[in-house]
Amino acid sequence: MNKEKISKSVIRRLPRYYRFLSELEEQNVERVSSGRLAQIMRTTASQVRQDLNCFGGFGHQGYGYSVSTLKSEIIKILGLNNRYKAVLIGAGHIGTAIAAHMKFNKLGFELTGIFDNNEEILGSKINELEISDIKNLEQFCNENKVDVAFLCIPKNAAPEAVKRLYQLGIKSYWNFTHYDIQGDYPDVVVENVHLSDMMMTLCYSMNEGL
Amino acid sequence: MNKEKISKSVIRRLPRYYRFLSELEEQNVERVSSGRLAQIMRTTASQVRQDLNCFGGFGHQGYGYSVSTLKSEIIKILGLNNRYKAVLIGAGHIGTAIAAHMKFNKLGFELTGIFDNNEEILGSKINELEISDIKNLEQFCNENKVDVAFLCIPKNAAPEAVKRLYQLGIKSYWNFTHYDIQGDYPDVVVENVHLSDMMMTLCYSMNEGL
DNA sequence: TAGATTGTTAATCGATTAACAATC
DNA sequence: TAGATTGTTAATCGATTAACAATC
Repeated sequence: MNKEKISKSVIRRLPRYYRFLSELEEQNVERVSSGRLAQIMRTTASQVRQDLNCFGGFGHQGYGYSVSTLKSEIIKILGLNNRYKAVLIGAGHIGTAIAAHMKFNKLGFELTGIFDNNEEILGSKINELEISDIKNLEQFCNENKVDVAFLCIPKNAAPEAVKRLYQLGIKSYWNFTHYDIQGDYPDVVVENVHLSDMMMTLCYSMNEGL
Repeated sequence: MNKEKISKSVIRRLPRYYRFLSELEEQNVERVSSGRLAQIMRTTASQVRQDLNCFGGFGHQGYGYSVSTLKSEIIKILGLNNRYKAVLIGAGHIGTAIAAHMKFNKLGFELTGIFDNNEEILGSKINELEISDIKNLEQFCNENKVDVAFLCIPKNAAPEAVKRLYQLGIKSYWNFTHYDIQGDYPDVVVENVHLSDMMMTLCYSMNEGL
Protein backbone atom coordinates (compact mmCIF):
# COMPACT_ATOMS: atom_id res chain seq x y z
CA MET A 1 0.00 0.00 0.00
CA ASN A 2 1.21 3.46 -0.91
CA LYS A 3 2.62 5.92 1.59
CA GLU A 4 1.27 9.06 -0.08
CA LYS A 5 -1.75 10.60 1.54
CA ILE A 6 -4.86 9.58 -0.35
CA SER A 7 -7.16 12.44 -1.22
CA LYS A 8 -10.66 12.72 0.17
CA SER A 9 -12.13 12.64 -3.34
CA VAL A 10 -10.63 9.23 -3.96
CA ILE A 11 -11.83 7.87 -0.63
CA ARG A 12 -15.37 9.05 -1.26
CA ARG A 13 -15.41 7.05 -4.47
CA LEU A 14 -14.25 3.82 -2.86
CA PRO A 15 -17.67 2.84 -1.48
CA ARG A 16 -19.08 3.20 -4.99
CA TYR A 17 -16.41 0.94 -6.43
CA TYR A 18 -17.24 -1.48 -3.68
CA ARG A 19 -20.95 -1.41 -4.46
CA PHE A 20 -20.56 -1.84 -8.18
CA LEU A 21 -17.99 -4.58 -7.78
CA SER A 22 -20.41 -6.39 -5.48
CA GLU A 23 -23.04 -6.17 -8.19
CA LEU A 24 -20.66 -7.48 -10.81
CA GLU A 25 -19.71 -10.31 -8.51
CA GLU A 26 -23.37 -11.21 -8.02
CA GLN A 27 -23.70 -11.35 -11.78
CA ASN A 28 -20.77 -13.75 -11.82
CA VAL A 29 -18.61 -11.35 -13.79
CA GLU A 30 -15.01 -12.42 -13.31
CA ARG A 31 -13.04 -9.57 -14.74
CA VAL A 32 -13.62 -5.93 -15.54
CA SER A 33 -11.62 -3.30 -17.39
CA SER A 34 -11.14 0.26 -16.21
CA GLY A 35 -13.22 1.31 -19.20
CA ARG A 36 -16.18 -0.85 -18.26
CA LEU A 37 -15.95 0.19 -14.62
CA ALA A 38 -15.82 3.82 -15.69
CA GLN A 39 -18.99 3.33 -17.69
CA ILE A 40 -20.82 1.89 -14.70
CA MET A 41 -19.55 4.62 -12.41
CA ARG A 42 -20.13 7.31 -15.03
CA THR A 43 -16.57 8.58 -14.96
CA THR A 44 -13.44 8.06 -17.06
CA ALA A 45 -11.21 5.02 -17.41
CA SER A 46 -8.34 7.29 -16.49
CA GLN A 47 -9.88 8.15 -13.17
CA VAL A 48 -10.56 4.54 -12.36
CA ARG A 49 -6.96 3.57 -13.02
CA GLN A 50 -5.64 6.57 -11.11
CA ASP A 51 -7.87 5.80 -8.16
CA LEU A 52 -7.02 2.13 -7.95
CA ASN A 53 -3.35 2.79 -8.40
CA CYS A 54 -3.24 4.85 -5.25
CA PHE A 55 -3.37 1.56 -3.41
CA GLY A 56 -1.30 -0.70 -5.62
CA GLY A 57 -1.30 -2.47 -8.94
CA PHE A 58 -4.41 -4.59 -8.76
CA GLY A 59 -4.79 -4.86 -12.52
CA HIS A 60 -3.18 -7.00 -15.20
CA GLN A 61 -2.18 -5.50 -18.52
CA GLY A 62 -4.27 -6.74 -21.37
CA TYR A 63 -6.73 -8.35 -18.97
CA GLY A 64 -8.18 -5.78 -16.62
CA TYR A 65 -9.05 -6.30 -12.95
CA SER A 66 -10.27 -9.43 -11.24
CA VAL A 67 -13.64 -8.50 -9.75
CA SER A 68 -13.27 -10.62 -6.64
CA THR A 69 -9.69 -9.60 -5.93
CA LEU A 70 -10.43 -5.94 -6.45
CA LYS A 71 -13.50 -6.15 -4.26
CA SER A 72 -11.65 -7.77 -1.42
CA GLU A 73 -8.81 -5.26 -1.73
CA ILE A 74 -11.29 -2.42 -1.41
CA ILE A 75 -12.84 -4.08 1.61
CA LYS A 76 -9.38 -4.14 3.16
CA ILE A 77 -8.66 -0.52 2.24
CA LEU A 78 -11.95 0.72 3.67
CA GLY A 79 -11.55 -1.56 6.66
CA LEU A 80 -15.02 -3.08 6.35
CA ASN A 81 -13.83 -6.18 8.14
CA ASN A 82 -13.56 -4.18 11.32
CA ARG A 83 -16.19 -4.35 14.01
CA TYR A 84 -15.77 -0.91 15.52
CA LYS A 85 -17.87 -0.73 18.65
CA ALA A 86 -20.42 2.04 18.38
CA VAL A 87 -22.86 3.77 20.68
CA LEU A 88 -25.85 5.64 19.37
CA ILE A 89 -26.72 8.82 21.23
CA GLY A 90 -30.33 9.85 20.74
CA ALA A 91 -33.12 7.44 19.89
CA GLY A 92 -35.46 9.95 18.27
CA HIS A 93 -36.73 9.62 14.72
CA ILE A 94 -33.37 9.66 13.00
CA GLY A 95 -31.52 7.68 15.65
CA THR A 96 -34.13 4.96 15.66
CA ALA A 97 -34.10 4.76 11.88
CA ILE A 98 -30.32 4.49 11.84
CA ALA A 99 -30.27 1.82 14.53
CA ALA A 100 -32.99 -0.21 12.88
CA HIS A 101 -32.04 0.21 9.28
CA MET A 102 -28.26 0.23 8.82
CA LYS A 103 -26.42 -3.01 8.18
CA PHE A 104 -23.63 -2.09 10.57
CA ASN A 105 -21.69 -5.30 10.33
CA LYS A 106 -21.32 -4.95 6.57
CA LEU A 107 -19.95 -1.47 7.10
CA GLY A 108 -17.24 -2.10 9.66
CA PHE A 109 -19.27 -1.45 12.80
CA GLU A 110 -21.19 -3.06 15.60
CA LEU A 111 -23.84 -1.18 17.51
CA THR A 112 -23.36 -1.97 21.18
CA GLY A 113 -25.38 0.64 23.00
CA ILE A 114 -28.24 3.09 22.54
CA PHE A 115 -28.68 6.04 24.87
CA ASP A 116 -31.38 8.62 25.36
CA ASN A 117 -32.70 10.90 28.10
CA ASN A 118 -36.39 10.42 27.35
CA GLU A 119 -37.75 8.30 30.16
CA GLU A 120 -40.72 7.19 28.10
CA ILE A 121 -38.61 5.18 25.72
CA LEU A 122 -35.96 3.90 28.12
CA GLY A 123 -35.99 0.13 28.25
CA SER A 124 -37.72 -0.39 24.91
CA LYS A 125 -35.74 -2.17 22.24
CA ILE A 126 -34.49 -1.54 18.73
CA ASN A 127 -33.25 -4.71 17.07
CA GLU A 128 -32.74 -6.55 20.39
CA LEU A 129 -30.81 -3.62 21.80
CA GLU A 130 -32.28 -1.83 24.78
CA ILE A 131 -32.39 1.95 24.99
CA SER A 132 -30.38 2.95 28.06
CA ASP A 133 -30.45 6.05 30.17
CA ILE A 134 -27.82 8.54 29.07
CA LYS A 135 -26.91 8.80 32.75
CA ASN A 136 -25.29 5.40 32.42
CA LEU A 137 -23.08 6.43 29.51
CA GLU A 138 -19.92 6.73 31.59
CA GLN A 139 -20.46 3.42 33.30
CA PHE A 140 -21.14 1.67 30.02
CA CYS A 141 -18.12 3.13 28.26
CA ASN A 142 -15.85 2.26 31.12
CA GLU A 143 -17.06 -1.32 31.13
CA ASN A 144 -17.15 -1.72 27.36
CA LYS A 145 -14.66 -0.66 24.76
CA VAL A 146 -16.35 1.94 22.55
CA ASP A 147 -14.70 3.26 19.39
CA VAL A 148 -17.21 5.61 17.91
CA ALA A 149 -20.44 7.48 18.62
CA PHE A 150 -23.36 8.15 16.31
CA LEU A 151 -24.84 11.50 17.27
CA CYS A 152 -28.57 11.75 16.61
CA ILE A 153 -29.54 14.38 19.14
CA PRO A 154 -30.67 18.00 18.86
CA LYS A 155 -27.94 20.49 18.15
CA ASN A 156 -28.09 22.16 21.53
CA ALA A 157 -27.52 18.86 23.32
CA ALA A 158 -24.50 18.03 21.20
CA PRO A 159 -21.69 20.02 22.88
CA GLU A 160 -22.42 18.47 26.27
CA ALA A 161 -22.71 14.98 24.81
CA VAL A 162 -19.47 15.25 22.87
CA LYS A 163 -17.72 16.63 25.92
CA ARG A 164 -18.67 13.52 27.87
CA LEU A 165 -17.85 11.15 25.02
CA TYR A 166 -14.53 12.81 24.37
CA GLN A 167 -13.59 12.54 28.01
CA LEU A 168 -14.38 8.86 27.77
CA GLY A 169 -11.79 8.63 25.02
CA ILE A 170 -14.13 8.45 22.04
CA LYS A 171 -12.56 10.27 19.13
CA SER A 172 -14.66 9.23 16.18
CA TYR A 173 -18.13 10.54 15.40
CA TRP A 174 -20.88 10.08 12.88
CA ASN A 175 -22.56 13.39 13.33
CA PHE A 176 -26.15 14.10 12.31
CA THR A 177 -26.24 17.37 14.22
CA HIS A 178 -25.08 20.77 13.09
CA TYR A 179 -22.71 21.08 15.97
CA ASP A 180 -19.20 21.58 14.61
CA ILE A 181 -17.29 18.95 16.56
CA GLN A 182 -13.97 19.52 14.88
CA GLY A 183 -14.13 23.19 15.70
CA ASP A 184 -13.87 22.28 19.38
CA TYR A 185 -11.87 19.05 19.12
CA PRO A 186 -9.45 19.24 16.21
CA ASP A 187 -7.94 15.79 16.80
CA VAL A 188 -11.19 14.00 16.18
CA VAL A 189 -12.45 11.97 13.19
CA VAL A 190 -15.86 13.16 12.07
CA GLU A 191 -18.22 12.24 9.28
CA ASN A 192 -20.99 14.82 9.12
CA VAL A 193 -24.43 14.10 7.71
CA HIS A 194 -26.28 17.33 7.19
CA LEU A 195 -29.63 16.25 5.79
CA SER A 196 -31.11 19.73 5.81
CA ASP A 197 -28.11 21.10 3.91
CA MET A 198 -28.72 18.48 1.27
CA MET A 199 -32.38 19.42 1.03
CA MET A 200 -31.39 23.03 0.51
CA THR A 201 -28.98 22.02 -2.22
CA LEU A 202 -31.77 20.08 -3.87
CA CYS A 203 -34.00 23.12 -3.58
CA TYR A 204 -31.35 25.22 -5.30
CA SER A 205 -31.01 22.73 -8.13
CA MET A 206 -34.75 22.65 -8.66
CA ASN A 207 -34.73 26.44 -8.87
CA GLU A 208 -31.82 26.59 -11.17
CA GLY A 209 -33.73 25.98 -14.37
CA LEU A 210 -35.55 29.28 -13.93
CA MET B 1 -27.36 37.72 -10.26
CA ASN B 2 -24.49 36.45 -12.34
CA LYS B 3 -24.91 34.54 -15.59
CA GLU B 4 -21.92 32.26 -15.11
CA LYS B 5 -22.68 28.75 -14.01
CA ILE B 6 -22.08 28.46 -10.29
CA SER B 7 -19.95 25.51 -9.30
CA LYS B 8 -21.28 22.69 -7.19
CA SER B 9 -18.65 23.36 -4.53
CA VAL B 10 -19.98 26.86 -4.00
CA ILE B 11 -23.59 25.69 -3.84
CA ARG B 12 -22.75 23.08 -1.24
CA ARG B 13 -21.35 25.81 0.97
CA LEU B 14 -24.41 28.04 0.76
CA PRO B 15 -26.44 26.14 3.35
CA ARG B 16 -23.56 26.54 5.75
CA TYR B 17 -23.44 30.29 5.20
CA TYR B 18 -27.16 30.31 5.76
CA ARG B 19 -26.88 28.45 9.04
CA PHE B 20 -24.09 30.54 10.45
CA LEU B 21 -25.75 33.77 9.38
CA SER B 22 -28.89 32.63 11.15
CA GLU B 23 -26.87 32.09 14.28
CA LEU B 24 -25.28 35.50 14.02
CA GLU B 25 -28.69 37.04 13.52
CA GLU B 26 -29.98 35.31 16.64
CA GLN B 27 -27.07 36.80 18.52
CA ASN B 28 -28.11 40.20 17.18
CA VAL B 29 -24.91 40.64 15.24
CA GLU B 30 -25.56 43.26 12.61
CA ARG B 31 -22.54 43.06 10.39
CA VAL B 32 -19.84 40.55 9.63
CA SER B 33 -16.60 40.67 7.67
CA SER B 34 -15.43 37.98 5.28
CA GLY B 35 -12.62 37.32 7.75
CA ARG B 36 -14.95 36.68 10.67
CA LEU B 37 -17.25 34.55 8.54
CA ALA B 38 -14.25 32.57 7.32
CA GLN B 39 -13.26 31.91 10.89
CA ILE B 40 -16.69 30.57 11.76
CA MET B 41 -16.81 28.43 8.64
CA ARG B 42 -13.20 27.37 9.04
CA THR B 43 -12.13 28.53 5.61
CA THR B 44 -10.40 31.62 4.18
CA ALA B 45 -11.68 35.17 3.82
CA SER B 46 -10.80 34.87 0.16
CA GLN B 47 -13.14 31.98 -0.34
CA VAL B 48 -15.97 33.73 1.43
CA ARG B 49 -15.63 36.78 -0.81
CA GLN B 50 -15.29 34.68 -3.95
CA ASP B 51 -18.34 32.65 -3.03
CA LEU B 52 -20.55 35.58 -2.23
CA ASN B 53 -19.42 37.47 -5.29
CA CYS B 54 -20.74 34.76 -7.56
CA PHE B 55 -24.15 36.18 -6.82
CA GLY B 56 -23.47 39.89 -6.62
CA GLY B 57 -21.85 42.51 -4.47
CA PHE B 58 -23.56 42.11 -1.15
CA GLY B 59 -20.72 43.66 0.81
CA HIS B 60 -19.64 47.19 1.56
CA GLN B 61 -16.01 48.16 1.47
CA GLY B 62 -14.63 49.02 4.87
CA TYR B 63 -17.76 47.69 6.55
CA GLY B 64 -18.33 44.06 5.64
CA TYR B 65 -21.66 42.37 5.06
CA SER B 66 -24.99 43.09 6.66
CA VAL B 67 -25.99 39.85 8.36
CA SER B 68 -29.69 40.21 7.68
CA THR B 69 -29.30 41.30 4.05
CA LEU B 70 -26.83 38.56 3.32
CA LYS B 71 -29.03 35.97 4.97
CA SER B 72 -32.08 36.96 2.99
CA GLU B 73 -30.06 37.01 -0.22
CA ILE B 74 -28.90 33.46 0.42
CA ILE B 75 -32.48 32.43 1.13
CA LYS B 76 -33.39 33.83 -2.27
CA ILE B 77 -30.47 32.14 -4.00
CA LEU B 78 -31.23 28.76 -2.48
CA GLY B 79 -34.91 29.27 -3.07
CA LEU B 80 -35.91 28.46 0.49
CA ASN B 81 -39.06 30.54 0.14
CA ASN B 82 -40.42 27.95 -2.26
CA ARG B 83 -42.98 25.38 -1.17
CA TYR B 84 -42.13 22.61 -3.59
CA LYS B 85 -44.76 19.91 -3.29
CA ALA B 86 -43.18 16.63 -2.30
CA VAL B 87 -44.29 13.03 -2.03
CA LEU B 88 -42.47 10.56 0.12
CA ILE B 89 -42.20 7.06 -1.30
CA GLY B 90 -41.60 4.45 1.36
CA ALA B 91 -42.59 4.85 5.01
CA GLY B 92 -40.07 2.44 6.49
CA HIS B 93 -37.54 3.44 9.10
CA ILE B 94 -35.78 6.10 7.10
CA GLY B 95 -38.88 7.41 5.36
CA THR B 96 -40.75 7.77 8.62
CA ALA B 97 -37.83 9.54 10.23
CA ILE B 98 -37.56 11.95 7.33
CA ALA B 99 -41.28 12.68 7.31
CA ALA B 100 -41.41 13.20 11.04
CA HIS B 101 -38.16 15.00 11.58
CA MET B 102 -37.39 17.38 8.73
CA LYS B 103 -38.59 20.97 8.89
CA PHE B 104 -39.66 20.96 5.26
CA ASN B 105 -41.13 24.40 5.17
CA LYS B 106 -37.87 25.98 6.29
CA LEU B 107 -36.12 24.15 3.49
CA GLY B 108 -38.26 25.06 0.50
CA PHE B 109 -40.61 22.08 0.57
CA GLU B 110 -44.01 20.90 1.64
CA LEU B 111 -44.73 17.24 2.18
CA THR B 112 -48.10 16.51 0.62
CA GLY B 113 -48.26 12.72 0.37
CA ILE B 114 -46.75 9.58 1.82
CA PHE B 115 -46.96 6.30 -0.03
CA ASP B 116 -46.14 2.73 0.83
CA ASN B 117 -47.14 -0.77 -0.19
CA ASN B 118 -47.19 -2.30 3.29
CA GLU B 119 -50.86 -2.81 4.11
CA GLU B 120 -50.18 -2.91 7.81
CA ILE B 121 -49.20 0.73 7.95
CA LEU B 122 -51.61 2.15 5.38
CA GLY B 123 -53.89 4.69 6.97
CA SER B 124 -51.69 5.44 9.94
CA LYS B 125 -50.39 8.96 10.22
CA ILE B 126 -47.06 10.74 10.39
CA ASN B 127 -47.44 14.38 11.43
CA GLU B 128 -51.12 14.57 10.45
CA LEU B 129 -50.36 13.04 7.05
CA GLU B 130 -51.87 9.67 6.25
CA ILE B 131 -49.84 6.91 4.64
CA SER B 132 -51.52 6.08 1.33
CA ASP B 133 -51.42 2.99 -0.81
CA ILE B 134 -48.80 3.28 -3.52
CA LYS B 135 -51.51 2.06 -5.89
CA ASN B 136 -53.05 5.50 -5.62
CA LEU B 137 -49.89 7.31 -6.64
CA GLU B 138 -51.05 8.07 -10.16
CA GLN B 139 -54.40 9.33 -9.04
CA PHE B 140 -52.86 11.55 -6.38
CA CYS B 141 -50.28 13.02 -8.70
CA ASN B 142 -52.85 13.75 -11.35
CA GLU B 143 -55.06 15.53 -8.86
CA ASN B 144 -52.27 17.36 -7.06
CA LYS B 145 -49.29 19.17 -8.44
CA VAL B 146 -46.18 17.32 -7.27
CA ASP B 147 -42.69 18.70 -7.85
CA VAL B 148 -40.38 16.24 -6.20
CA ALA B 149 -40.21 12.77 -4.71
CA PHE B 150 -38.27 11.57 -1.69
CA LEU B 151 -37.25 7.99 -2.31
CA CYS B 152 -36.97 5.91 0.86
CA ILE B 153 -37.57 2.46 -0.53
CA PRO B 154 -35.35 -0.60 -1.03
CA LYS B 155 -33.04 -0.42 -3.99
CA ASN B 156 -34.81 -3.11 -5.98
CA ALA B 157 -38.12 -1.25 -5.77
CA ALA B 158 -36.58 1.98 -6.98
CA PRO B 159 -36.47 1.54 -10.79
CA GLU B 160 -40.18 0.74 -10.94
CA ALA B 161 -41.08 3.61 -8.62
CA VAL B 162 -39.02 6.14 -10.53
CA LYS B 163 -40.47 4.92 -13.79
CA ARG B 164 -43.96 5.69 -12.52
CA LEU B 165 -42.97 9.02 -11.00
CA TYR B 166 -41.11 10.08 -14.11
CA GLN B 167 -44.12 9.28 -16.25
CA LEU B 168 -46.15 11.48 -13.95
CA GLY B 169 -43.79 14.31 -14.80
CA ILE B 170 -41.73 14.33 -11.60
CA LYS B 171 -38.17 15.20 -12.44
CA SER B 172 -36.61 15.96 -9.07
CA TYR B 173 -35.59 13.37 -6.52
CA TRP B 174 -34.12 13.15 -3.08
CA ASN B 175 -32.72 9.68 -3.32
CA PHE B 176 -31.86 7.54 -0.30
CA THR B 177 -31.52 4.39 -2.41
CA HIS B 178 -28.49 3.20 -4.32
CA TYR B 179 -30.41 3.14 -7.57
CA ASP B 180 -28.63 5.44 -10.04
CA ILE B 181 -31.54 7.54 -11.26
CA GLN B 182 -29.49 9.81 -13.48
CA GLY B 183 -28.05 6.81 -15.25
CA ASP B 184 -31.49 6.03 -16.60
CA TYR B 185 -32.97 9.54 -16.73
CA PRO B 186 -30.27 12.07 -17.55
CA ASP B 187 -32.60 15.09 -17.54
CA VAL B 188 -33.49 14.70 -13.90
CA VAL B 189 -32.38 16.62 -10.79
CA VAL B 190 -31.14 14.28 -8.08
CA GLU B 191 -29.68 14.72 -4.65
CA ASN B 192 -28.33 11.39 -3.44
CA VAL B 193 -27.98 10.49 0.22
CA HIS B 194 -25.88 7.40 0.56
CA LEU B 195 -25.73 6.79 4.28
CA SER B 196 -23.87 3.51 3.98
CA ASP B 197 -21.24 5.13 1.76
CA MET B 198 -20.71 7.70 4.46
CA MET B 199 -20.34 5.01 7.11
CA MET B 200 -17.71 3.32 4.99
CA THR B 201 -15.85 6.58 4.61
CA LEU B 202 -15.95 7.01 8.37
CA CYS B 203 -14.65 3.47 8.75
CA TYR B 204 -11.77 4.30 6.43
CA SER B 205 -10.88 7.42 8.39
CA MET B 206 -10.91 5.51 11.66
CA ASN B 207 -8.53 2.99 10.11
CA GLU B 208 -6.24 5.53 8.66
CA GLY B 209 -4.22 6.20 11.76
CA LEU B 210 -2.86 2.67 11.70
C1' DT C 1 -8.50 61.67 6.51
C1' DA C 2 -7.02 56.93 8.02
C1' DG C 3 -8.38 52.31 8.67
C1' DA C 4 -10.97 48.60 7.28
C1' DT C 5 -12.61 45.61 4.14
C1' DT C 6 -14.47 44.66 -0.19
C1' DG C 7 -14.39 43.05 -5.28
C1' DT C 8 -11.48 41.17 -8.50
C1' DT C 9 -7.40 39.69 -10.82
C1' DA C 10 -3.40 36.73 -10.56
C1' DA C 11 -0.93 32.71 -8.55
C1' DT C 12 -1.12 28.33 -6.60
C1' DC C 13 -2.69 24.11 -5.66
C1' DG C 14 -5.14 19.87 -6.45
C1' DA C 15 -7.98 16.86 -9.13
C1' DT C 16 -9.31 15.08 -13.54
C1' DT C 17 -8.38 13.71 -18.14
C1' DA C 18 -5.39 12.45 -21.98
C1' DA C 19 -1.65 10.04 -23.86
C1' DC C 20 1.37 6.37 -24.44
C1' DA C 21 5.05 3.13 -23.47
C1' DA C 22 5.14 -1.23 -20.98
C1' DT C 23 3.47 -5.80 -20.91
C1' DC C 24 0.32 -9.58 -20.32
C1' DT D 1 2.41 -12.54 -32.41
C1' DA D 2 -1.41 -9.05 -32.19
C1' DG D 3 -4.78 -6.96 -29.35
C1' DA D 4 -6.09 -5.32 -25.12
C1' DT D 5 -5.46 -2.90 -21.25
C1' DT D 6 -2.75 -1.47 -17.54
C1' DG D 7 0.42 1.86 -14.84
C1' DT D 8 2.21 6.25 -15.06
C1' DT D 9 3.66 10.62 -16.77
C1' DA D 10 2.14 14.89 -18.83
C1' DA D 11 -1.56 18.23 -19.95
C1' DT D 12 -5.71 20.33 -18.72
C1' DC D 13 -9.09 21.93 -16.03
C1' DG D 14 -11.21 23.77 -11.92
C1' DA D 15 -11.12 25.34 -7.27
C1' DT D 16 -8.75 27.66 -3.61
C1' DT D 17 -5.77 31.11 -1.88
C1' DA D 18 -3.08 35.36 -2.17
C1' DA D 19 -2.59 40.01 -3.38
C1' DC D 20 -3.92 44.56 -4.01
C1' DA D 21 -6.23 48.54 -5.98
C1' DA D 22 -10.77 50.56 -5.21
C1' DT D 23 -13.65 52.72 -1.93
C1' DC D 24 -16.64 53.20 1.96
